[in-house]
Amino acid sequence: MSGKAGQGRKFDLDEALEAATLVFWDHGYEGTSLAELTQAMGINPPSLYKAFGSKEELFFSVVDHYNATHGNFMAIAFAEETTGLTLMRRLLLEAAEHYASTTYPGGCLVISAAVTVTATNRHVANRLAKMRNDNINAMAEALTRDRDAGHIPPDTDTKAMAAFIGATLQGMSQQARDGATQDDLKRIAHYAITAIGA
Amino acid sequence: MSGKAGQGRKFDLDEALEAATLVFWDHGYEGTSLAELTQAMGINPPSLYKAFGSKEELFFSVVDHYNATHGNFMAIAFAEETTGLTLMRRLLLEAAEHYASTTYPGGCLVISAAVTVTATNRHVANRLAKMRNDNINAMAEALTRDRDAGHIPPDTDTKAMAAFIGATLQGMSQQARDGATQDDLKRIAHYAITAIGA
DNA sequence: ACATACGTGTAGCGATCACTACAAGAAAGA
DNA sequence: TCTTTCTTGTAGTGATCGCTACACGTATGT
Repeated sequence: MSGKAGQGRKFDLDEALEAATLVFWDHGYEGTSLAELTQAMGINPPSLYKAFGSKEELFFSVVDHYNATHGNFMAIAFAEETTGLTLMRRLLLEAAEHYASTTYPGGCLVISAAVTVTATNRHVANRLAKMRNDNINAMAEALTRDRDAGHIPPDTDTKAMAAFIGATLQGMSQQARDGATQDDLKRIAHYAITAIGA
Repeated sequence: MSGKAGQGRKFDLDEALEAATLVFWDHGYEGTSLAELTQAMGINPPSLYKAFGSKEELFFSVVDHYNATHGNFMAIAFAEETTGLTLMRRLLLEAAEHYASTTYPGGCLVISAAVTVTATNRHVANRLAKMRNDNINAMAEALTRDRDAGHIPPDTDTKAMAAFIGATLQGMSQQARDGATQDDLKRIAHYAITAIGA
């Protein structure tokens, strides 16, 4: 009663997920067709649907995969940095390297993959927007802990400061897609770092 | 030999262009279908193609219309402000008002309408990217004039400063689409203003 | 060896995409 | 009035969209 009968999957789930990630990262959610996905993943539509459910479910599996791999520098920084200011500094500088990497699509998948969408797919864009806002809120909380600990002035608007850093990161992502180099982004990052005294 | 025979156009070009602008602004280039456009414009496909050529040509007519109307606060600020720093300050504060206006779609059409696109429409995204980069270069030139006039330190990296303001504006545009209010954006703007000493 | 269970490839589903052929209708010139 | 010239609405074009029915093949369990 332990094992299951049947043919068993013929392709590697993680490899297929990574291939789909690169396509979605480059062309966005609606800009990527199933034909493109199946070709990049090396499988046919029925295999894709069997393994991932639908284009939308595959996309959010891709988002999870992205957050756990290419985008995990964010979560690692959140876990390792002990103060809000050093966290902001590290996020900005590491984003500059990742967003303008020459071996992967430019920018951040969560920031760019579903900015404008068809009316029927608005909920997909909304879900990514919530992830962006959640990230800003997490930055604000880290800065609030700094404030409570006396590391930054007690009248600091930590929500506004986090939104400012978030805006800078989002702008860096777009400029990476627009052709900016890692050096270009680092110079932007340093302006933001100086602005908040980090 | 002066006048021309024929029926003459039955709809107003500018009204149709404005209606198309609101749809493209909201859903982006590829997220907007011809059915949506014709319904919003109150005309049928043949009239649209007769007047504007194609979906792509209509879109760039819309971009021109946008720059001449909703987005003209940028060109006006460029023309009226006498120093680079006051120009940056004005762009940031006015963008905060425009991007989070409650009577129009959020953000800036040039920034958000074609971030990720199908492979066949990459040239559309590239054209908007060039407009964004041209805008940053124009900001850099204004700041370089400031530097040459001695208003800002002689070792100022004006290109980097302009890229930083451009990134802030682009981030503000996305956060407006993500639900930020005019107040939220103004607080972001003030961080950037303080950062460059404007 | 046999039966069972699963994934896979082929081939095509209805819906929607951007776009257009065509004829009817309406205004201007003679 | 009659002809010319232009725009308009109807109705569709081929192509592509996301998705799936179904038979085949291949593996496992007994």
